[in-house]
Amino acid sequence: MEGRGHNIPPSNPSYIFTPSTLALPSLPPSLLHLQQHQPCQQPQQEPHDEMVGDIDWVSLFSAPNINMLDSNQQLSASTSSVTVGSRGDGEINNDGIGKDKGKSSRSRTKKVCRPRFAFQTRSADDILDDGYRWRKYGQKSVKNSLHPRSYYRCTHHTCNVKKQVQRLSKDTSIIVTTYEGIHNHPCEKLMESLSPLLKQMQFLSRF
DNA sequence: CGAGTTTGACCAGCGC
DNA sequence: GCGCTGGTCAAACTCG
Repeated sequence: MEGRGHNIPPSNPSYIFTPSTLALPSLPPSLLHLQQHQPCQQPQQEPHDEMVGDIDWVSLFSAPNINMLDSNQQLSASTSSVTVGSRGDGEINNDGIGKDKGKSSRSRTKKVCRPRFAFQTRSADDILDDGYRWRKYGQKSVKNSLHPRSYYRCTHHTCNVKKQVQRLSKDTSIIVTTYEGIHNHPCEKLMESLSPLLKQMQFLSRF
């Protein structure tokens, strides 16, 4: 059972954010794959096994120019330096992601093609610390997998980003995290860490 | 008390 | 049409 508030395990690596790029300097050591999912367009492919280079994490999970670009443009703009695949997320079957399923009486979004990113991380913790706050809204055991899949939503009130977290049954040390959508707000953890610096800069700028 | 998690139920898509 | 499956809901529960 995870505690209240941040569902981010304390043992996750702490990331260093650079104010100039709002990007993480490098991959977490445990990151194995980074893949982009475009289920509406792409046929199924095998996952890439190569390591990816430096990743602009914040740009990946947020919109760098949210007012100027649509989601696809943000996607292409934000994934230029990463391995781009499609649907190759190990054992997770993503056929259902983004579908308009559920009770018809409830307000659910129409089926839209939202950018998706799948990460395979080697970690004892199920949650990848990406700096955002997530609320778990479901957990389900999936076919051909020993481990249940967990469903998370971004807790920001205007943000509709979701993610799925599942541990591979082949290799239980590998966590597959699938992000759906792009954050329309700054990274909370980033802002938390930057706010003292900004305050100091504002203070110094008076002189 | 508020925010987050758990969990069973519900619903729709898909394959047969 | 039916059953399986995955995604979501929401009440109950937990925790600080």
